[in-house]
Amino acid sequence: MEPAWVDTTLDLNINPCFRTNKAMKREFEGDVVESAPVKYGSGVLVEELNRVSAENKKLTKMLTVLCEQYYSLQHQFMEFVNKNPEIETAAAATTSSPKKRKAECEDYGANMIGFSGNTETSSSDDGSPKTPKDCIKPKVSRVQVRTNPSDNSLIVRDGYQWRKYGQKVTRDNPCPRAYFKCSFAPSCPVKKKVQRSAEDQSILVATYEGEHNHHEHHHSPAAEISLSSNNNTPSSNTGSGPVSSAPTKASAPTVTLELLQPGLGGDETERAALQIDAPAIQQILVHQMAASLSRDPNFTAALAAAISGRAV
DNA sequence: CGTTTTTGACCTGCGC
DNA sequence: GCGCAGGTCAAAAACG
Repeated sequence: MEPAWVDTTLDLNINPCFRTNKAMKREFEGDVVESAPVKYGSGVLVEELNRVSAENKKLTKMLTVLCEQYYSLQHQFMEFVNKNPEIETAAAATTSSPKKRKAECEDYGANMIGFSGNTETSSSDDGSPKTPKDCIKPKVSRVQVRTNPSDNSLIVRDGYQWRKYGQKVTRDNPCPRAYFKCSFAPSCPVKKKVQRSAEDQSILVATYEGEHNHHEHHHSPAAEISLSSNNNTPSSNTGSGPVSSAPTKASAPTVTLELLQPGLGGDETERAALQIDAPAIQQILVHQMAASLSRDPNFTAALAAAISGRAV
């Protein structure tokens, strides 16, 4: 028995990195109606539609702010790197063992590419010790997910369907690394590598390569990645969060997110903290916003009903 | 029976 | 050129 009222409120909790949006968030939360089951009525639905539209506008604003701040930070970082070119090489040196291979080059290069707004101009144009063209690869992002230590699976729920095609034990980590391809679209070039952190085996490190050429599908119990808000969970992972000790590249900015996995545990929503490289945030935001809207069939049905009701 | 996972073999690129 | 290590393939097994 489902309530007749369609809950169209979005559980976005967006606010990981911009603290200036408290007012906006308050306004946003103020709009959330404690819904009670009521009968459908065209007026109610129209009102609901208006409310959702307003919500959508606010979300757009929030996204715009986020993007502006992202580009601002990006700009600052690039300036900083340009002024201190040694940082670039130092960062690479601190994160790679003497015999790091192409993968590390990809990671670092991709982070830089991603951080420069996905422009194909490599991080260092001239006089780079490495040949930039060798490091230009599809967009790479890294996600760290804290999981139950007793859970041995190398599964990172991110809303997409993956097919495992290989597993390998790497030299610098006793835990095996699993290789996944996107199985939703055969032509989808995205690959994912998942490996437990050598230092903290409760942390899964997922490396995504490439971008999906299709929309997120909604069949699997996708994890709902939502950006943690400042006041949502008082003891959330800020500062001394569970993954703060996770190794991150010195020059690769990371933002702590929370991964909601409603399908796990069952009793209470498990919150697995994750760190995600900044270049992936924008894409994830867009995906999650769209997914949140389209995931609920009740919402789409009610929306269609409201529109048709208005048209008639 | 179709799909997914496992796993050993093979391929490829890099450092020496 | 050789060896090593990461990445991929593909047949068999497992699973629903």
